[in-house]
Amino acid sequence: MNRMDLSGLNEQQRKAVLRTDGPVMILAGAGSGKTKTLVTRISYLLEELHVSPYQVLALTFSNKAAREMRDRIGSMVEADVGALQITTFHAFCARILRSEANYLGLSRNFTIYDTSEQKAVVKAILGRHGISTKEVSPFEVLYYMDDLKNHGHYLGRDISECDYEIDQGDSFFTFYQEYEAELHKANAVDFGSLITGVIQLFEKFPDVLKRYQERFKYLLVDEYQDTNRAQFELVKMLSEQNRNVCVVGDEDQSIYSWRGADIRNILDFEEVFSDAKILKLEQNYRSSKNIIEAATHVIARNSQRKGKDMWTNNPHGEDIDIVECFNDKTEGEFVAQKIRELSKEGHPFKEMAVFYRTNTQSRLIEDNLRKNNIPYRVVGGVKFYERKEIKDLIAYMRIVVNEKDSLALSRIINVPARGIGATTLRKLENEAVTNNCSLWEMLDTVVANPENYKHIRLSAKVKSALSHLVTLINEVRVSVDNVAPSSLYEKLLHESGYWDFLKSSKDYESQARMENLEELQNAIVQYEESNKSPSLLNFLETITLDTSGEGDNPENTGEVSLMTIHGAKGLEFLHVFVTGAEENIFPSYKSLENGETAIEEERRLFYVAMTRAMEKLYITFAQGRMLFGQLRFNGPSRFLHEIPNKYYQWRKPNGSTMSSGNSWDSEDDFDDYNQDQSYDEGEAVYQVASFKEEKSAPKAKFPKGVKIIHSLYGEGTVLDSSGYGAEEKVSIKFSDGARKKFLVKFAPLVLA
DNA sequence: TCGACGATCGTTTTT
DNA sequence: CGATCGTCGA
Repeated sequence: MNRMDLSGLNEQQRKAVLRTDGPVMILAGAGSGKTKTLVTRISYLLEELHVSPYQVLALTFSNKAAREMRDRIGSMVEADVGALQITTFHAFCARILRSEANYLGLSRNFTIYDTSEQKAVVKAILGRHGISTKEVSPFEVLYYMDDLKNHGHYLGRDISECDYEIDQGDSFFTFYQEYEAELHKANAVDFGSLITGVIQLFEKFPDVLKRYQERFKYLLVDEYQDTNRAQFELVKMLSEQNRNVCVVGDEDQSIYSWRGADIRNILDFEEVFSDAKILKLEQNYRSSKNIIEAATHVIARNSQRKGKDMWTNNPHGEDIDIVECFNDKTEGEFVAQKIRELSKEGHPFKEMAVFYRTNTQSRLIEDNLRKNNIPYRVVGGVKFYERKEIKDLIAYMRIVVNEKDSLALSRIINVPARGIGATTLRKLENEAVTNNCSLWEMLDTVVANPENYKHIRLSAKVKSALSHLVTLINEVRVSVDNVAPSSLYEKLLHESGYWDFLKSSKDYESQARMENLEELQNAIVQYEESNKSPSLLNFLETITLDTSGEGDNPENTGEVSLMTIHGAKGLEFLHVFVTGAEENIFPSYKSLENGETAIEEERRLFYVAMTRAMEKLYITFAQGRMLFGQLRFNGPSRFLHEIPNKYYQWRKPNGSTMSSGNSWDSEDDFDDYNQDQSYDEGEAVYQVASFKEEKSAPKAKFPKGVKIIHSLYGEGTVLDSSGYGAEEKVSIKFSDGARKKFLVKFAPLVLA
């Protein structure tokens, strides 16, 4: 038996593999071979230390990461990879909760509620309190509860135990309590409670915890910078006995703090795990020297970091292109045109990616790619499982599996329309409350003994419709263990009348819905084929916890990838376009309101974007951009100024290189920023100083009385106007009362 | 019960 | 600009 070959690793990576005992934190910079190191470490445990796969637990955040890790280990070792626990935090917790459900008074067929279902529950609770969604947004309540759970709180937990300040007199706390009661009644759990539920379980039942502590001798956590406090606590609990915990992360790539990721987990690791060893992977294997150095300069501005010195042996490479476009359309045109050029030079499309800060930005890019016949795919656009018809059918399946899931039942009780409207539903719900039973039980008994429920006064038509539905659900339910999920699905789809309902309406939308429902059928079949013991319950769990497995994106068949920067984490491309590098976009206007911490996160996001590129990085921005239906002049992103001059060329779309600096350096320059720029094309509405108009129509662009928008001062009205063309001058009164005079030629003005 | 129409309001989203 | 949502009216 030859010893494992570690010669492919650098010294730091090797240390990270060999330091198997005791707590380790590996700070792995972008492109530093993090996954390779983790994978080798696990293989080493199995092959050299003969650790049983059963004793290794690796926690990730995405199913994608888990799959990749499993596959790579599988190709390295002979041990049974199937026994390795490589899963997401949530799937891991769901598994524990199902097998230990009785401890917490759950039954193991509990449903997992996603955000939209959470919202529905909150809405109902607010309604019960007579609070309109205008007074209190359900999302506020959701956010509040999420925050509590992210910090490890569960109802009944000793508050002092919890890393959070809680005001139990707060009305939101009351909503929280009612929400939890509601979920418990529905035998349901939300994403946050999957984690806190396990914490609760471990805290209340030390022997259960002990069982898991003894089982998992080696614990690994990937993307550690994204863990929240609750997950941190879980890691602490699980590793308390063996203390063989290895976390891998990069504080510079922490971009999910808005979802509860807590950078303290990294910054305080050594305090909590006193004998922790810290290893840094600082050599980058991905990007050119130029890109790495530029990115390093940008991220160095952050204060919230441990600090790494990234370096690379890769060649210097080309300068970054910072491309100044006239407007958002021109930006799209530039990207498409450049991609064509690259393609002509022989670069495959799949080596290229376009990033943007917000999903809405993809639209224009897509338009331009389509016009140029460039194949592309949008990663993570509209979610398949969030479509109405899919949610409807999932609700059917849910009520089959978990009869207490009243939310699911109320969703489909009148879908397709059976004449059971809000009033009837209300009656049934009230009756269920007085009888202290679930909505389903109520339905079931009403249908079985209608004579006992004359007081609800249901019409014959309604009764028959209800009876039909109850029969269907019951029929499916009895066969749930003996019949393939796909057949159950088919029965529900057709006998509920859903399919015929869609079929009868001939419009385009229904057509698309039917196709989606067929796709869902395919997904179930696929699930059955790839699973040893498929069940409807397990399928439902899979799709709520793993939304990526949509089956609809066959791997890179030679398309350009389009995605948000969040979606780009962990990926790499030869050629990267970072678009919309403007103030208010990137950094987002929201982050600008939220102070330095928020800006630092945006900067990390920018850093992530830059470090995806291997060979060539284009960063584009538009002088003017349509935003919320208005043309805005945002100015280039502050992050562009944080890249030292020597790493980039500042260009215009036609390819000419501008002076190394630029005219946007300070806000004071805004009034004349486009002094020496001319554009051969562009719609009149975008023309700030229109020389064409000067020749053809010698009249004022902003005559007295018109409403305008100034990129800096906002909306205003023209009080006075003189001259035209290059000579046009205006005096403007802004909505805040301020009056200012401008030379139109130099002012960022547009008609409102 | 359902549709049509206006008011509103706009990040990011591994689970 | 556009999607989403709530309120009306038939």
